[in-house]
Amino acid sequence: MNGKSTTTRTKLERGRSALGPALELVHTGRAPTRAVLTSELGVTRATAGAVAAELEALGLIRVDSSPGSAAGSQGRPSHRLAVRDSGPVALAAQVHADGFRAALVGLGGRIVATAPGCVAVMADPAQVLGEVVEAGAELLRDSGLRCVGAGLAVPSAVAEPEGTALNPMHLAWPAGAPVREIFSARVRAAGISGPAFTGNDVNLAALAEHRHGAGRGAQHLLCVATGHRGVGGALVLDGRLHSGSSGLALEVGHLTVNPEGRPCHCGGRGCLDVETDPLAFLTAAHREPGPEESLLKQSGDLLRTEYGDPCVRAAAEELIDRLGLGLAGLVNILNPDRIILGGLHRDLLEADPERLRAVVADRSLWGRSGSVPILSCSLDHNSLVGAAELAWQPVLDDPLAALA
Amino acid sequence: MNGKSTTTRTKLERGRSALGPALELVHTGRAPTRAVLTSELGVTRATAGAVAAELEALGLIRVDSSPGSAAGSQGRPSHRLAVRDSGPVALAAQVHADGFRAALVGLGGRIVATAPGCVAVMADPAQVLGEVVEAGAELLRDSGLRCVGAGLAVPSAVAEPEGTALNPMHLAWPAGAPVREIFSARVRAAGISGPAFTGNDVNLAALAEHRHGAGRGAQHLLCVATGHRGVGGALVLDGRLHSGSSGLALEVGHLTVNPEGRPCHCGGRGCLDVETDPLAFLTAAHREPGPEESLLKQSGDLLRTEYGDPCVRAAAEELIDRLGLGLAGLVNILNPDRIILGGLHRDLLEADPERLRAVVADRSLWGRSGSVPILSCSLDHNSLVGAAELAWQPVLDDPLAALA
DNA sequence: CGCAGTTTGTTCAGTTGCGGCACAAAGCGA
DNA sequence: TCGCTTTGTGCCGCAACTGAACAAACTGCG
Repeated sequence: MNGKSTTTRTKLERGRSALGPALELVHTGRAPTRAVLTSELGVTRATAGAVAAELEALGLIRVDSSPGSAAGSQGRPSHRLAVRDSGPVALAAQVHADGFRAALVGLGGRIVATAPGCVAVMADPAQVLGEVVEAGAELLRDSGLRCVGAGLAVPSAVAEPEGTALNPMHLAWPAGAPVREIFSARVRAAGISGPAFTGNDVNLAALAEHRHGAGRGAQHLLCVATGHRGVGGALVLDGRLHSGSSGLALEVGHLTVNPEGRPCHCGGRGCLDVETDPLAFLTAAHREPGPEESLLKQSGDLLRTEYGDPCVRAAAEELIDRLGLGLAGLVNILNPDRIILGGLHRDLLEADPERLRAVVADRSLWGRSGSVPILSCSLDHNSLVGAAELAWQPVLDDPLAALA
Repeated sequence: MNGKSTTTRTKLERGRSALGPALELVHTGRAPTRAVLTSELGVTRATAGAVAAELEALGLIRVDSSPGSAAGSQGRPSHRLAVRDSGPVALAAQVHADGFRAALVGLGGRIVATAPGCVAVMADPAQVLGEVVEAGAELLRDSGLRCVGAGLAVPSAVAEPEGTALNPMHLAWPAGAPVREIFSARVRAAGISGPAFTGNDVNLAALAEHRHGAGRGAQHLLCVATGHRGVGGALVLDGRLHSGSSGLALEVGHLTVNPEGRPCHCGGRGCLDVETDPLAFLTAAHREPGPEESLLKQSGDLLRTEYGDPCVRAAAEELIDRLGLGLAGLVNILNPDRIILGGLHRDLLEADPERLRAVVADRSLWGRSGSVPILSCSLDHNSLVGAAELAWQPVLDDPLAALA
């Protein structure tokens, strides 16, 4: 903070400084050829060539020098760049209300293998994480691929820097469970190489969508999504996740969207959480909610198959209006250039996109900031891919150091 | 965005890459000696010495090699670093409800000279900006100092990238006035060297406080302040102003803080804007509001001198509760690690700091994020200093290129 | 007062990432 | 087949930085 600090700072790394940015460009699909890589990096062709060769030597990318592989305009065709199929992978894990999922994810967000599963006693985080890591370790053994690290997505805010799950509502976990510590320990115990990371599932979904999905190219990406219960938010600024000073940013579930609404456990009334989640929708549509772990599917199916029913339609419009109010509030604070919706919010958007956009535009303060594009999530398993992004990040930052 | 872009990107500048960071460290007071500079930059003593010598040769900083200038611990005393007294300056300008102010600001946020003034016809932005630039040009001529550029602070959201003032409420300006264009033209016409910039006053105040005031060292700094009317907000992330994708982020005036509150021109009820500004305070305290341009002073004086009056105290507590609710909402979305208040909000904080902190902590979702430190602004003329920061930024980014 | 110990500034090779240039390679159009 | 255009590659040189050795300035101790 103040005055003399003896911390030895980020020593300006020697070694190709353009290596990380180059890998990130290939990883996110923004550098399909070496020529594009040259202009995007702002270096000479000589340097870009050397960088690409080095990434290929590291086994991360593939340079396709076969002639005729690139069509197009005049001039000599550029060699194509792509992530290597049998390159290293990250171990991604996700825990949700009704089980877990493990996967191996390569560069470019490519899912190489997945393994879903359930556990008997969901109330014990150590057991759940033990099983998901074991499933992941088995995938790794079967694949024989190198592992750069592991990432875990949990449906809860994750406090920084401790890595504790503050509100694992959908899980039967105790609040404050040290998920990062448990996950790291299990990963190490399973002999999986590389560091281990943990994050909130909506945050990680936003990160994945930004790099590989509907959020590509956005500078200020806002993501809002429901699970079976409750609402989560995330913000990606200039390609990096913004999770606040202690990981609690964008906990948007308790924005007030209906001053006369139903009371919320937070002490307020009409919070986004209780006004726009699947349970709220089913209640508004006068349907009997099924078991907790199927609320999301039940709501989505209802929206898609029975939108003609006046009761369903009225419920949808009520939720769209509430959601729009919440989004408008966020737009006035964050001024994003793109919004991505997931879960039931995605279904609501697709049921009546014009209505939602109109509400947001109407309640935003100044025209253009309210006409921000609102899109649906576009990736399968985006939280899982996002968890893998966490593990890939050190490699993207400095491939040489991370793979040494 | 997608695919091949022909834009020639940020060419990795040659020339000492550590020059900019080093200047920024001296500028923000984080490198009082060459030894600290060495560790903060993470370079060898040889490099730090060369960098400091080059900055001195550019006339930006002063290296005090006189013996005995540094007390302290063991070993050879380090040479002290300081910004040069008669170095270049930035021209800073501010327009507010009752006039304008021009100043010359050196590195380190040091105000070298100021000139306040008024204009007859405030309704014409071209005339106001013409006069403020003329006042600044006169200061420059009198000083004989080199000018690196000019910055302007206006009490309105400034849309990016056009640079138009969207809601100059306190001024009699037309909404959408092209302030950046006008200011740039006037600066060029006056023969003032360097680029010209324009920004919102609260944003610029936050930037100044982050670099030279109560916000030093904060990673996620939230700033909220009132002028005579209305409320503004700003966010500084990792040392850079976050103003959203079109400059409209943190327009927090229309957060709902009182569902049963008075109607607001935005269409809602009980907005922060109409519930916590000086006019709201005077009304709540049953005092006759004076002329528009003295509302802030009138409110502050009332708070400081008559806090014993039950009527004043009740009004203050009501506003503190409303402000706390608004801040808690922002804390839940942004999770800052420090909050700075200006204008009447600062006076409210100082009247009863415990009450405000308690409200924020109570309405924040998870303990620690709500116990964020809340401080008063600590700089005089922080918007003015912030405007100068805009003009200094190119020099801080690349001193050699900017001063060439 | 002198000497060890500590921290800082300076000088001088040596390394290296990268720009700049020239040339070769690979496609298109006439 | 001959330009024309665009891309890949080898070579040279610059300059920023590291590392190490040495000099300088101060404290503390005997």
